Parts: sequence; structure tokens; C-alpha cells
Amino acid sequence: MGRGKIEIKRIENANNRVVTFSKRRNGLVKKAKEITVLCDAKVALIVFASNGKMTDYCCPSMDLGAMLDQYQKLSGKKLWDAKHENLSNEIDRIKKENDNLQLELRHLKGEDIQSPNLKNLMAVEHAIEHGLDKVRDHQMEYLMTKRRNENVGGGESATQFPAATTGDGYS
Amino acid sequence: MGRGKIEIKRIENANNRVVTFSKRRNGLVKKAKEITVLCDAKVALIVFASNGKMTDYCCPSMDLGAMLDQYQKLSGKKLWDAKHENLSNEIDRIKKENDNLQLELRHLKGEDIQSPNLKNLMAVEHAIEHGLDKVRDHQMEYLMTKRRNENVGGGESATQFPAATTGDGYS
DNA sequence: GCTACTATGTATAAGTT
DNA sequence: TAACTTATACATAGTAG
Repeated sequence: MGRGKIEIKRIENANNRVVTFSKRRNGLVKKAKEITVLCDAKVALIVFASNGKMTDYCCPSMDLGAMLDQYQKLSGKKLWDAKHENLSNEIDRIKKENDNLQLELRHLKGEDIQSPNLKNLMAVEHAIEHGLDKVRDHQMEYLMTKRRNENVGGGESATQFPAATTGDGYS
Repeated sequence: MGRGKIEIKRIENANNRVVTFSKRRNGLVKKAKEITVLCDAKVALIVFASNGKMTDYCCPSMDLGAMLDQYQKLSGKKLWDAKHENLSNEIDRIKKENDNLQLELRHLKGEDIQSPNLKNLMAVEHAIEHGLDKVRDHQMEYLMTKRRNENVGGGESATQFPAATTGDGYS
């Protein structure tokens, strides 16, 4: 255009290339603004010069993030959704696990037993009893260790806790 | 331009606006392609018509995702990073909650009792006993309901379960 | 929506300062 | 280097199909 027709291929002269870039980039932004105003259009434009410098334009009525959300919806192409999908999936997975844990916990506490039948209730009961046994084992171990240590340290009197074999004396 | 100069303001005639949009959008994309080729530039362009239809162009040498990464770096503006951060935070939060639930559950099962002292052990024991009581209450209720229903339906014989007031007969 | 026409306004390539 | 000039090519408004 201008003083001579040019082919649309890379401008070899570096100086001309830079000058032309500058002019055309300004022209492009101007046109983008014009179509925005004239036609109620939404436009986003990002231009990188070969030296890395960036110019951008985004219509005032929608921010770039919203434009790109829309772009993803309409084009079906993923920009950040791919990354987000992974994270979202993990959230769902963990939440589900969380729910299951909550439910199990509530059952062990005797709460929220929605569909009681004898088999389930007895299974829960056995689970709880098993836990109770184990906790009492821990108590035993603790007490015996404590008494042993006291006997080593002083030995003058028995503790107030009776000697007991693991698993009885509490139920 | 063309048959008359126009002001850069919204074209009120809807038909003209649509026609002009179409022409200018094509012109914009053409210019974007030209500057890409002529000047080694990287260009991304997204245009939404007022009817929601989208047109986009991205230079062949860099995909839109890469352009936007670069945009975020150079502009300092967040596009998806913000969302990303939110999701990551939520994952952390849920995982923590999850860990707490797991621990509580293991304690109720008598497992993973790391720092046993009598006070903690007895607290756990009481929690478990409380749960056990409640489960046994459920069992009672179930059995009594069942027997009541059987008596209404036939009434010829007692069930094999003894009548019991809530809270005894099991421990 | 799109193509075609065409008069006219703009953008811009190359030259100049 | 960039700003200015200007001839020319291009884009496009209005219109019709």
C-alpha cells in the first residue's frame, strides 16, 4: 500500500519491518476499537513484536478473562480448563472420601444410622467393640509400663491400679 | 469510508451494523494475518459479535495458551492463575479436614494412638462407649418395633428376642 | 448471513526531514 | 531514531441481489 504494492511475505529489511510493524499494529488496534464501538462487538487483541514487546487491547465491556471463558465454551478448546479440571476432579474425589469418612465416623458414634437393620447394627456394634478392646489394651499397656517404671524408680508401694492381663477387668 | 464518512459511534440501523460488523471483522482478521507474516509478529484476536457468535485468529507460530501465558508474565495480570490458586487452597483445606477425620476414626478404632496418656485414652474410651450405647439403643428400638409389628400381624407367639428396656441386656 | 458494485475515505510504503 | 509527507493501494459504506 502507499507508494508501492507489497507482497504479503516477511519483510526482509529489518528497519522496514520494524517500522511497518509499528504502523500496522497501531492500525490494527484502531480498527479493533472502531469495530467495538460501531458494531457493539467484543474484541480482544494481543500482539507480540518479534522483539517480545507486547501490545494488547480489550473492549471495555468485557474483561479478557470473561472473553476467554466464553472462547472456551464456544470453541470447545481448553486453555486453562485442562489444568482446572484436574484440580476439580481431585476436589470431588477428596470430598467424596471425606463424606464417607464422616459417615463412618457418625456410625461409630451411633449417629445418623439411616437404614437400620439388625445385621448392620451388629456389624457396627462389633466394630465399636473391637475399637473399645484396642483402646483398653492401650490403657493396660500404659498402666503396666507406668507401674514397671515406678517400681524401678522407687518400688516402695503398688500403684492404685490392679495388675491385670490384657483384655479384661473393664467390661 | 466508502460512500460517505462515518462517525465512530454505534451504528443505529441494525442491518447496517451487522453488515459493517461482518466486513470489518474480516478486515481485522486479514490485517492480523498480514502483520503476522510481514513483521514476524505474534497475534491473537478474538471477536464476539453482538449476537454472541465468535471469530478468532491466532498466529500459527504460537498457540493461544502460550500467548496468554506470555501475556500474564508481561502484563502481571492474572487470568487463570487466580482461579488456580483458589482451587489449590480448597484442596489443601479439604485434605486437612480429611486427615483430621481419618485420625479421629482411627482413634475410635483403637488404632494409631501415638501419644497415649491415661486421660486421652479414657476420653477415647468414653467416646466409644457412648457410641456403643447409641448403637445398642438403635438395636433395641429395631427389635421392639419388629416385635410390635409381628404381634399386630399374627400375635400367635413371642419372638426369640427378650423384651428389654433400652440400655441393658447387652453389656 | 454472503457477494457484488463502486465512490470514497483510510491506511500505509517509501521517501524526506 | 522518529516524525512528517504523499502517492497509492486498500478497506469499506451504502446499496442491491
